[in-house]
Amino acid sequence: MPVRIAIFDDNKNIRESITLLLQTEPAFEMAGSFPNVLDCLDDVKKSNPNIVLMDIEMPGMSGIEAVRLIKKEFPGVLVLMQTVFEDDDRVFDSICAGASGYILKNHLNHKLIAAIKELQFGGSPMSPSIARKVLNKLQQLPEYVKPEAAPDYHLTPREKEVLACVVNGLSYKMIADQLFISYETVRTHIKNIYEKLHVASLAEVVHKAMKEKIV
Amino acid sequence: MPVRIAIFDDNKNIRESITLLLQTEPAFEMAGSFPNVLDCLDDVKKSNPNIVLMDIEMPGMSGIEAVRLIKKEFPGVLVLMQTVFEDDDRVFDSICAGASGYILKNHLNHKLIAAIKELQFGGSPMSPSIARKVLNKLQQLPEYVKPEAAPDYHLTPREKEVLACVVNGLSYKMIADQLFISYETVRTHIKNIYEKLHVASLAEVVHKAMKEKIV
DNA sequence: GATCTAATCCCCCTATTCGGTGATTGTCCG
DNA sequence: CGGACAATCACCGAATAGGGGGATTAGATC
Repeated sequence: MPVRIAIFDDNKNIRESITLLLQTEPAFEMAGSFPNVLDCLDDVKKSNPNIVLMDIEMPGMSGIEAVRLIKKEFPGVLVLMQTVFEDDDRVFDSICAGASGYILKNHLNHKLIAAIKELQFGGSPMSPSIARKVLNKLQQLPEYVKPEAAPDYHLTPREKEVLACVVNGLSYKMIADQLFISYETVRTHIKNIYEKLHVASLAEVVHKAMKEKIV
Repeated sequence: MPVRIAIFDDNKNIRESITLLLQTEPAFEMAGSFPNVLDCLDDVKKSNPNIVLMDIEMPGMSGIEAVRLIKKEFPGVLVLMQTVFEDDDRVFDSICAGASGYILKNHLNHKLIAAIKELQFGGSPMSPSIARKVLNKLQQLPEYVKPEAAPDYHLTPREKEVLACVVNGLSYKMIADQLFISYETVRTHIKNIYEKLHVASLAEVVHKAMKEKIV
C-alpha cells in the first residue's frame, strides 16, 4: 500500500514541483495539495494522508497551529515541517505542536524523498542545523525536568495529598477543610513531610517538590 | 587542518576497526584511542581531539558521566555517542550530558564517516529511531517549560533578587542578611512582590515563580 | 522644580507556621 | 498476638509571616 501524502503550502509552484517529484516514486501517492490551512481538519479528513508536508508561513492560520490541530484530531498522521525558518522559537514550537520532522527548504528537493521514507520507517528527519538546535534545546532545559534519579522520600499517600495542597499554596486551615481532617492532623502530616524531605518551611517544600517533581 | 578524533570504547576490536575506517579519510586524524574513561579528562587534554566518539557501556565510569566531565572541561569538543542502547533514559541522559550526536552501533560502519562530517559542519547526526525519541521527549515536556508568552509582572531588579531568595527557601531574616538590608526592607519587597504576582503567601510565590520560570 | 519610581527603613497587631511531645485507632503482616 | 506503620487528633510556646499604615533618600524623567 503506498504512502498517502498531503501538502500544505501557499506557493503553487512549490506544491506542483513537489507533486512532480513525489510522482517519481511509486511508493508515494498524492492524497491532496492545499494552498492554506484554514480548513486543514476537513482537508486531512477527506484526503486521509499518512504523512503531511506542512509549510510554516501561510496566509491565515500559521502552519504550526495547523499541526497542533491536526495532531490533536489525527494523532496517527505524521507531519513533516518544511520551511525556510530556522529560528529557535519556530523550530521548538513546531516540534511541541507535534511535528515529527523538520527540513529546511533550501535543500528540499534532494532530501525530501529520503525524509519521507525516514519518517515512514520511524525516524525523524531533520536538517543538520535543526537537529543541533533541538539537542541544544534539550541541554538547556532547567535541571528539574531532566531525569535525575528522583530520590524516593517514602511519603505516604496521605502525605502526598497534603504535599500537593501545600504546593498549590493552601494554608493549613484550607488543607484541613479540603481533606476533611483537622488542623492538627494537617500539621502532623506536614511535620512528617518536613522530616522526610529534610526541609523546614513551606517555601522549601514547594521548591523541592516542584524541582524533584514529586507532585 | 584535519579533524582530530578520539575514541573511547572498551572493545579493542571496535577501536581498531574504527581506526582503520577513519584512516580511509584523509580529512580525519586519529588523536587517541582509549579502552576506558577513568582518565578521560587527561586523555582528552593530551590527545586534544575536535571530536570524541564515546561508547556508553564501559568498565568503571559510564560513558555518559564521562561526556558530562569532558563537556564541562572542554566545551568545544563535540561528542558523538555510539552504542547499542536506545532506551529513552540513556538517550536523554547522554544528550543532557552534552552529546551532539547519537548513533546506534548496529549500522555504525556505513554511517560513521557521514556522521562525523555532519557533526563537524554543525549538524547533530542521530540514528532515525533516536531522532524520533528525541522529538517525542520534547513533545512530552510539561507545559511550563514550553515557550509560553511568560507574562511580565514588572518586578524590579531588587524584587527579583528577593524573589530568588524566597524560592530558595530563605526566611525574611536570612534574606536580609544575604542582601545586606534590613528585615523590614525585605518585608516591603515581599509585600510588593505579593501585590504584583497576586499571591499572598510564600508557598504561592515559590509555586508561581517556578511554574512561570520568573527565576 | 515637580513628579515618579526604586529602594530603603520603621511600628503595630494579627495570623500562621514550626518544634516538641504525646495519644488513639485501625490495618497489615509475620 | 505483637510489632510496624499510616492516619488521626491535641496542647504549648516560640518564631515567622502577613496586613496596614507611614517615612526618607537618590535618580530618572519631564
